[in-house]
Amino acid sequence: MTKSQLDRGIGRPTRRERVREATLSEIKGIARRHLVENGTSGVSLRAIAREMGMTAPGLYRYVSGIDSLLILITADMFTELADAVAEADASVPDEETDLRILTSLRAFRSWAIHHTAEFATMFGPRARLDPEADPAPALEAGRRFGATFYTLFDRLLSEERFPLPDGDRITPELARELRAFADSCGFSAPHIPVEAIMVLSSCWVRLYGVVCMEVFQHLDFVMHDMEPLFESELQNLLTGLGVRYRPPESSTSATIGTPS
Amino acid sequence: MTKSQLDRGIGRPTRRERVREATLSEIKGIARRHLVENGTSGVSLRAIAREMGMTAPGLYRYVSGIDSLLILITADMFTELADAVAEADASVPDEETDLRILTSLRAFRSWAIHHTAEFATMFGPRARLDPEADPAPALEAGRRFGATFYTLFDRLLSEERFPLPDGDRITPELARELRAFADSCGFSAPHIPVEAIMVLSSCWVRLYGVVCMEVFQHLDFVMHDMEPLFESELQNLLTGLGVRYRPPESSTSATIGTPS
DNA sequence: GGTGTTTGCTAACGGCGTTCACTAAAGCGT
DNA sequence: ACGCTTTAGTGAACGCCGTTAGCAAACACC
Repeated sequence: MTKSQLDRGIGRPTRRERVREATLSEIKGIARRHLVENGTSGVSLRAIAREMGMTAPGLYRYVSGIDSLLILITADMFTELADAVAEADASVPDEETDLRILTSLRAFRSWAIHHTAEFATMFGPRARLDPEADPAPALEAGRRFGATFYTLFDRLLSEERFPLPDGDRITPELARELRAFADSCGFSAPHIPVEAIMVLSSCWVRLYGVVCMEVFQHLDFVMHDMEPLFESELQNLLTGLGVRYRPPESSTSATIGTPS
Repeated sequence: MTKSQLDRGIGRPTRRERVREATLSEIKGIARRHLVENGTSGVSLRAIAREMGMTAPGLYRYVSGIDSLLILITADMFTELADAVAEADASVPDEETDLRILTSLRAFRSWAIHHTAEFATMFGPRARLDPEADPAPALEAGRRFGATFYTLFDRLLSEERFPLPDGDRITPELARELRAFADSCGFSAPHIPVEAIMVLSSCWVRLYGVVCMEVFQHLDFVMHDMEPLFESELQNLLTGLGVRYRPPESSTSATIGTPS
């Protein structure tokens, strides 16, 4: 029996696969650091190779180009964000749905403002991607991230917290698309009306908007601390969903000595 | 009397200044086209120079580098967007405030989805800008763009269409920032309470969010036609402001033959 | 016509992604 | 232990990029 057969029998990756995997994650790690330090355009194969003590063409054994590398680390970042949100969610007792949602949404913002470079490549404009490069990995990871919120919303829905709007503006075609999306989330989708998915989308859009605005710093000339605006949006949003809002325990913008 | 003195006396720019201005706008025009066709990273001084029949270093007589060129065309795009919105606004009778607002916001979305590359550089993440480059021109143009909506909101406010929220979450520091912003808009700011600016910011964030989501195509796997979601957001948003919503006259997503 | 300014060029440096031909090593079967 | 195959990595090269420095022609002005 050969060694590779032996390894495969146990299901353990061969030595070759292990060291290869290690090199790949070293590449991704350095790329990630360069992304954080210098932005998307600061990620270059040559610089990564230089730092690893190799030459740029060698990296093509691991990555099919700079674009696919960016897609790879984008996928990693999505799962990382999903983990961060899931962890925050798990820190709250299971039955406290309202607080779980509140905590999860705040965790999303917190991760975003502490990882602005990552957030920008994940949720910013889809630029610098050849139509050649296949964004499938990032899309898949993004879908799993979306599922995080989807689960919470699903519970909210089953508890009938809020009235569903009438789907006047939902055309048959749109309804079909919404259905397809719900199915792709891998849930027991049939019981979910399309109007609910519309509501979920609307909420997601609002959360996305306020966080993007903060991360991309497009309201800097109006306000520097965006937390009040975020909390205000959160309050409106959750109230519309029938979720009880509670102000954050300790806010950085809390002013000591001026109790209102 | 010299020629330049003669020209300056009339207030007309000298020939030199004219041809220089023409060259600069040719540069910006080609850069703009490359931006639309290939995205931000597709704008290069060398390519522009090649197309103009010059060499790249020659462009440095007109532009201090690629970053400042991008800032210049960003400023142009902001004024262009502001003009588009203002034009739509002007197409509605002056006294019909509600319809003017509705039309202006729809014009904003329309411009965005028809100029996705421009929108991405204007409202996307602030990347690819050295701390060296001075973004003042773009910021100034952006401010003038913001003033467009600010005027409409100002009228809405003076008509007392909606109740102001209580500013529990507005810290003194934030209030000062909001004041500074209102002043910078060049309006008769003193009569505007900070709570109102908070409301305006919230509305802007929601509009920004839904349009960004559409332009950046981050909901593509959920729905392809975002107009229903946009209109739904618009309806919620305007209702909260006490503005009467009216569905668009002819929607691309309108389904003929299935009247509801 | 002489003078200073403006304009654009060439040459050059360093950095980038990517391809290709090639070597050295590691793994594998016998 | 020995060939054979697969893999990892190198060096050279091509063409792109931004940017700087030095230089020559065109121009405006007196």
